Amino acid sequence: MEVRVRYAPSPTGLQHIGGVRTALFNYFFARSKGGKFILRVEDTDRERFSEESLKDLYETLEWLGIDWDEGPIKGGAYGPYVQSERSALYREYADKLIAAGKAYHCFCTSERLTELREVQKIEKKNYGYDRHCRNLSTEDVEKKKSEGFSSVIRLKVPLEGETFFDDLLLGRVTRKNRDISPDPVLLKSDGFPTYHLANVVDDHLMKITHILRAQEWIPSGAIHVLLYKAFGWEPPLYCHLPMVMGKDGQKLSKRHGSTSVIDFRKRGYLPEALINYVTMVGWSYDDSREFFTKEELEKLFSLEKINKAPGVFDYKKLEWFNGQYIRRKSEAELVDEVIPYLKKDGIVSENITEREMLIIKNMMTLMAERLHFMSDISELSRFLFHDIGEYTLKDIIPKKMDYEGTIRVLESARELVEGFESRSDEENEELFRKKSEEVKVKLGSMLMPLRVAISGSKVSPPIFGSLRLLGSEKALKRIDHVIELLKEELKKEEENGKQ
RNA sequence: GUCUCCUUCGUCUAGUGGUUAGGACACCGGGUUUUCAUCCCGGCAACAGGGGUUCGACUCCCCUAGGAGAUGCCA
Repeated sequence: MEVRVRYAPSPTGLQHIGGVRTALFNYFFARSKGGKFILRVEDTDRERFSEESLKDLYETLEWLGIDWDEGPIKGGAYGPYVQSERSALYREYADKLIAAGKAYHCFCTSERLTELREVQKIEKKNYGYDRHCRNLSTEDVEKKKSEGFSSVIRLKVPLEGETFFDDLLLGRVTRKNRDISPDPVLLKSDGFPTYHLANVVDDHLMKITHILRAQEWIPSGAIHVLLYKAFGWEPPLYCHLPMVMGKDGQKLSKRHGSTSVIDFRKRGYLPEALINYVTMVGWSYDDSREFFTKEELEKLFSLEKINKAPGVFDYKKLEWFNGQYIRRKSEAELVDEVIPYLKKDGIVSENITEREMLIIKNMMTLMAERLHFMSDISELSRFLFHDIGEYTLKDIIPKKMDYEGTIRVLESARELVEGFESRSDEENEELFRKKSEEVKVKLGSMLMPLRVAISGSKVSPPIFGSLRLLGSEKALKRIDHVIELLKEELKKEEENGKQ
């Protein structure tokens, strides 16, 4: 039998790490089995639905390169794949349940329900609906309806017995029926179905064979099995995935840091790094291998290697993965990646000039190993494109040196910056070494003031490469400017000394 | 409160009765080096606790503890 799985997000917020992890597992499972991956939009919560979330869903999946075989936009034999377009269907199936005595109308107001819950909480009694309307007669229902009271449809959960499902990962999960949420709502008063009804009806109609979803759904599993039984259908196979947690062990959420994929994207994470890392929380291949391309995972993924225990999302490790993937890219690829960030941060012009392009192309070899995120590029390369705003004089002066010494060192270095480009890096290094010996300072003590003068910072890409990219003409101007500043400072100091 | 699930280094994990319990990130040291970074080498560090079963338990069973999730006209 062909494997058919689905990712069924609800467009009520931005796609987050947890959701994407579920999508990935489903996608990889389908691909590894030569089956179908279906996307279904569960937009039955009209209050929280947002167009932006829906857009984000599509963009995120596209960015990650997860394409669905059936689903919205694309279509398929079991559509529509957007639940709000299937409303009539759910009503029809809910009515069937009522006719069969497996569900009932409930007229309780949300005020009553809220009050009920509060009382239960205070009395520390078992929470849940008190089945107030469970035994309303047909006449009662008709009367209420004719009086204009709105109703919901609830599932009649059996009072006795137990319900179980055999989870592919967890084994048999059994619940006594009396422990199941008492009579969950299937059809809301606005006519839209709840998740329970919609997912069961759709999964059955769409011939879904396996349900891979997060473990937070385990408690609902029994409800769903009860629904399948009520309809006389065979439930699909379940596999409840371990949850993704924050550092404190709680369900990953915004307070742990960025959780929406779009945030990672903006920050300059590469999709391949995110895919690789996210898949590794909860799944492993063997005792050593941890780098996988999407294509490899499409072949290698297997349910057997999924871990049962929840996993903590480690931002540090993702960062490391990202650096690794950045360094695996070719210079040409990096150039393409980096340009949007440079434009966005105003480092280069919107219509990149020839000169800018030349620098970008030549700088990547210096930049690549210094990037953890693509967005790091702007701060790192700013000095190549723009003048330096302010110098921190303190940074220019090496340890154990004063203004005079630094000026002397810079003036010596300046001599070598002239004609710098016509010599090789090796030649230049040799010259700088000799020169520093002459001036009787360590090479580092000569290069640091030069570095600050040229880049404006104590931290920069290698100085020779930077000089070459910047051009000696500009470099000389910056050096002269710094020497000037130092001289002014020296003068002030002398005047203060005289007083 | 009740129910369900989970439990190997700080974190992600390998391990399926006999291993010096392996790897990766992080961290700490060292090396390369013109800063930073990269890279290389080394180190620290774990089977939650208690009972069984067994010649032998990280591995199987039970209990306890801890953690998490659910308990919505949200998914």
